[in-house]
Amino acid sequence: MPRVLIVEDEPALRRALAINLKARHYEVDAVGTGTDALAAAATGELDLVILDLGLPDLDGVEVIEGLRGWSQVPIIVLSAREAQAQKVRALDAGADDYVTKPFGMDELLARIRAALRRAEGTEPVPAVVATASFTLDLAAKRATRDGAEVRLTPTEWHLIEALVRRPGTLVPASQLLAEVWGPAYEKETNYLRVYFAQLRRKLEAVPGTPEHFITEPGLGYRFEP
Amino acid sequence: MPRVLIVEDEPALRRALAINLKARHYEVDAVGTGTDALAAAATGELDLVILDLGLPDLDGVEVIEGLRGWSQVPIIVLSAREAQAQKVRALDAGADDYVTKPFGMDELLARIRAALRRAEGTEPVPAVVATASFTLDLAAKRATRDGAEVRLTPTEWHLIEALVRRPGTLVPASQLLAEVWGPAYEKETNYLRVYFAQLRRKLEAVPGTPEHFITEPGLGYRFEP
DNA sequence: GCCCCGCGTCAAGATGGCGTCAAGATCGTC
DNA sequence: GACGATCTTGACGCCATCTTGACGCGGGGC
Repeated sequence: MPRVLIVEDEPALRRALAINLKARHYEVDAVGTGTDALAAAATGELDLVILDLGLPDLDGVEVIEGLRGWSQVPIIVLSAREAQAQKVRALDAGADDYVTKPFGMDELLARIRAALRRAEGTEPVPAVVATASFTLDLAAKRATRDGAEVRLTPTEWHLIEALVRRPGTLVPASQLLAEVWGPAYEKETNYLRVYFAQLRRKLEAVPGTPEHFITEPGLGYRFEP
Repeated sequence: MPRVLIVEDEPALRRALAINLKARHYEVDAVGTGTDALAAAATGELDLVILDLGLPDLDGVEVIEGLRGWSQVPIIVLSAREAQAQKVRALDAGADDYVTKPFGMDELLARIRAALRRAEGTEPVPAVVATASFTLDLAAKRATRDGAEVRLTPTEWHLIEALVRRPGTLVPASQLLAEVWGPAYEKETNYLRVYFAQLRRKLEAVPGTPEHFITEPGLGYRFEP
């Protein structure tokens, strides 16, 4: 479910927003100051920010600019002020939408859906992994070796994703098994042997001496870009 | 300069909007009915649509749905109505923003800038898709194969739109089902089997060995241009 | 030098997804 | 109210994939 950060200094409204969003199964963080908002945005993976302009510490536009310095996350601004100039400044600073208090919760939820829908199409990260002998497009599910298309099965993709997410890092066998087959399969290391053999046969230049899918005996496996 | 289509039945407001936008150096088209709006959108390359909901011929939501069937162009809705339900319907139908009359021209211009700024990154999806054996006009809902017209049912169009939006990219079966039949149908993969069989029979040169509607077993489907 | 455990390899059986077809159910139209 | 088109639902055979077991190899410990 999408993660939403609520930035609202008034406790009553903050709680009301959080409850309403949680009831729609969003994951909700809520803070009361602009400083906390920037800190929360810096640590977590956010899908949307709901930002009240009337904050005690920072001007709302500063918060927007602080976020836009490094993030494309959609921002919906709330404000009690009717001032046109305020709206224009917020929108030009990088806000996606502007809702004037008092607002209907239905409308806000609809605007949240609209903002999330727009954001979901734009995939800034192509999620492509390339090595000397093959390339992997995790998003499009395409694999090529020496320019030729290679077919991978669903389990092979799942295993590759679990491993490639941490390039150069050793991933314990139990963790791979838990992620791909489920926690109940943590001891079935023979699955890994079978599937890594298939992956090496399909992707490695010399399957006998793998250069990218490395076995660390007794520990796990490592992907070397 | 960005091309903007104004859809507004009241001549005075239509003129006022057109003059203001032209003064900001936008390229402006202006029409007074929903039918003209869809026709204008189908022919030209548009960057933004400003849509009044109170049109004489079509319901505003129908216009939004008609556009969203094949185009990702940003839509800003204007409306005199304060009704929450109206806003929610328009936004969920695919509108990007909703401005209530009376509005300040500064605010509208700021929202236009915000919508265009967002759309900047996303490349447009062509309304006409052509392959070696068939062509699809998503805007006009026309399909031809070897020059002859082919009839597609509404569900077939809906499925094609969901798939063709990401050419060459794998689209998960659950996503196609959620988009065409609704989130409750994510497990009904037999629908996809039936409808892809129909599409291949109607469009592929050799339905038995499809070249454009590719099944990735266990994952989903892929459109290959 | 021998034994044992973990890894790679292979192949056969089980499984589940896919394509196909056709019969109802439903919707829209005249 | 009847007709046609479209959508839904179920059944069936086939095949890629997954699972499972057996075997050989090699390195480390005794």
